[in-house]
Amino acid sequence: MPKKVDHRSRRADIAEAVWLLMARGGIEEVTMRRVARQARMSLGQLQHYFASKETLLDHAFELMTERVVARTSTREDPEPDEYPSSRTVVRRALVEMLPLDEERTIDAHVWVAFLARASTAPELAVLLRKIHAELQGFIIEELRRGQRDGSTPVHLDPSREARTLLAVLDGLIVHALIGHHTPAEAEHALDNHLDMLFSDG
Amino acid sequence: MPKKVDHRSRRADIAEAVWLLMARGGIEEVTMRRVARQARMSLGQLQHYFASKETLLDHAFELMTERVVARTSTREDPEPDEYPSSRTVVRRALVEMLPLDEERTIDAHVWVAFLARASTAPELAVLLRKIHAELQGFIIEELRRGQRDGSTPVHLDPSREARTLLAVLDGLIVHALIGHHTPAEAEHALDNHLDMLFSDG
Amino acid sequence: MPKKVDHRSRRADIAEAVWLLMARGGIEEVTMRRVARQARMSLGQLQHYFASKETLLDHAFELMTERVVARTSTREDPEPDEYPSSRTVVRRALVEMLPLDEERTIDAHVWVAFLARASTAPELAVLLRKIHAELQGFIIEELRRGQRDGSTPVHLDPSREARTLLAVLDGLIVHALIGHHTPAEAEHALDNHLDMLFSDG
Amino acid sequence: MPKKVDHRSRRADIAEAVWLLMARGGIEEVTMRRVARQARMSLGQLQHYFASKETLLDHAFELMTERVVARTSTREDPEPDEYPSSRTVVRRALVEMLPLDEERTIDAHVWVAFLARASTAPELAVLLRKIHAELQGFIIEELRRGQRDGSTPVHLDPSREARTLLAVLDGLIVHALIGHHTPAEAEHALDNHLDMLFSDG
DNA sequence: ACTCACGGGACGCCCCGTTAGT
DNA sequence: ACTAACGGGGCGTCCCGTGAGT
Repeated sequence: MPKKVDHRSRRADIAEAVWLLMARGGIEEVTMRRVARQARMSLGQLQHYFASKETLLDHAFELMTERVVARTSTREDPEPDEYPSSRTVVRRALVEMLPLDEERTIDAHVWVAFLARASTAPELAVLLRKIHAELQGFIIEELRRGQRDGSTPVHLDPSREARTLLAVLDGLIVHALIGHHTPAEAEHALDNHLDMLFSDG
Repeated sequence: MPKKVDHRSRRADIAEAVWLLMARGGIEEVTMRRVARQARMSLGQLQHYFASKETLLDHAFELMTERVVARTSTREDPEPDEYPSSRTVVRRALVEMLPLDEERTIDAHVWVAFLARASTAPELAVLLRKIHAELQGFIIEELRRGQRDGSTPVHLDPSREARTLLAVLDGLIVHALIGHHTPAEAEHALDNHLDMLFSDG
Repeated sequence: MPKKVDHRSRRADIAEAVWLLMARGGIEEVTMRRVARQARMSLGQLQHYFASKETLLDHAFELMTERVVARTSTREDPEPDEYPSSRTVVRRALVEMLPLDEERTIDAHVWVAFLARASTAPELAVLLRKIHAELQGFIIEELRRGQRDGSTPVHLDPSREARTLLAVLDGLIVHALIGHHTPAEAEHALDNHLDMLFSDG
Repeated sequence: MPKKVDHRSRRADIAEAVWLLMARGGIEEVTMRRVARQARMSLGQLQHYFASKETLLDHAFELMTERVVARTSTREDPEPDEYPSSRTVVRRALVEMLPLDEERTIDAHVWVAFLARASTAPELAVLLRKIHAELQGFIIEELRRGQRDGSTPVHLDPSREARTLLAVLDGLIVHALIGHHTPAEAEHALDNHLDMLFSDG
């Protein structure tokens, strides 16, 4: 009779250990042994849950994105409109990726590490493109809604603007982590850019 | 004096080998042995020129930035105005960082690798901040010139816009490498964004 | 639990391999790879038992001293008195360090290697001082006993004589290994010196 | 026309650099590059004077022994008798090997390093045996003189006593370096031992 | 479900000695 | 007399993944 363990939560613990290591020193600091130590388990145990480093990293990334999405809907909103504007909806999603607090800083580090990795790892690039496509689709939708209700200038091309917006976002994330500006400044810059896309606020 | 060797050009060759490896598989694929093999020399010889991996990477990065800058001034301009507009000057510099051809693609890979690394390596972050500050200063200057000659809206804050512009640039670079869009689309997005900063073009 | 392996005996085997190498060529001939080969195991396996060369050397030294001590009590005595004289007790201990047979020659080599190393390695010196203090204490005790029962001249200072005796011992060991005299001559010289400390014998 | 350099003094400088390194970290810290740096010359220059590490070490050792001998005759004597006693003569020679000041401490380190090395290096052992034989011969001579003039007990075997005396000396040197006793205590122990060999003082 | 034992490969660094060249 | 360039080997360390075993 096997010991009763919650497989899922165990794997989540491990993912968290990976995040911390990545935030501290990037992907290259992530080794099976270090993850095991960080998660306070034996190497053997870790390998029971993740047969290879690859699957481990994949899972860590997946859980991180889920965590970001979860935050988008759970964070309490200062102005919880019943029918939030396009801008509000978009903003609410994007700020969850800026390193505005400890948790989000960790996520940002993980995100950046994977972005960089994807730039030379085709399989990972595929995954990221899927995520990107979803995000872009969501933004396009909102821009269209904005154009319909008059808050977004009609001469803008929703598709292109969505693309640029996401570029701004990722740029701001990296620059914040490097220290080119503070997270708060990144947030202001994002708002400033949103001003160009949505006239109301 | 012993065998005549051009130290500088040798180190440049090595740096190029590093670039190729980084473009192929990111920083983690860069090992002393691989660099030596790529540069067709012995490990001992490589270490004669670079005592440590750290100095090797530093040099590779430094030379890459120099190469980008050099391109900015040497690439023939389709419309070689004697007095190029602010927008032209800014654009000329920024497009040299987009992966629009093979050489620039390699540089972009190197750039992204170092960006990611800097997000967890404070010493490198310091260096990147310096570069960022210079670039930002240059853009601010041009925006001010644009405001003076009327091509740039006066209500824009040059400093903030410069910051955002650089974020857009880095975002576009990464996204192009990952394949979220083609380099050409990145270029269009950049032009599109420049449209907001300079009315002429 | 996994494959059943006697960790202790494994480590002892490894220590023995270290001894042999040290006897053959001193500490500088001891490398992880050579130890592994000598002990007929892979480098990986060796490092499973000793994570670093430092801990390996420490263990090899520790086991050697234990082995010397063990011999002191187990070697059969030609005249197994029920109440051995002070001289007998002291002699019995010290001759175990002279290179009088193959096993003791190996130990002597290990001992000398560590002595030399300790002369420039403070941490090791600390350890050796502890061992030295114990040995010296033991000899002082026996000299006092000798003085009580009349076999040791009362005008001698036990502490000082113990110190000198240990110096003689180490000197004889090194000189025997170098070949300044034979091990047998070293033994005679030791006896000769003991004559000055104990009148019976 | 070659630059005028004093070959001998150059080599002496190099030997001194070797001594310092050996005193700091034993033989294993001595590498061609480190010696070159310590002697403030290029590796190539060093190799011009000593083609191999082996010859370098040999020379360093040789010069060290010469230096010890030189000190024996040059150090001013508190009681410069015209006809010094045997004991005085012997003592004068031996104390030059004890680490009683900075210079002698360095020599002692070098000496101990070579002793240990000789215990596993036959060629070096040959050299040390020669030195040992000379020293022993000198002491035997003085012991015989002592016996003739009545200061040394006639029942002593000069040869054996000389051997033991040198063992005491080397033992005291090593123990002093390790810190089992202070150099001063080593000196006292030596005097104490000389008391047994020479009745006057 | 979990562990230890183990192999094998790589990595960054260091070092020594030779040689071509001034 | 002196130097830079270079080859090649070795070192200690680390790491990943497999599999026998409980």
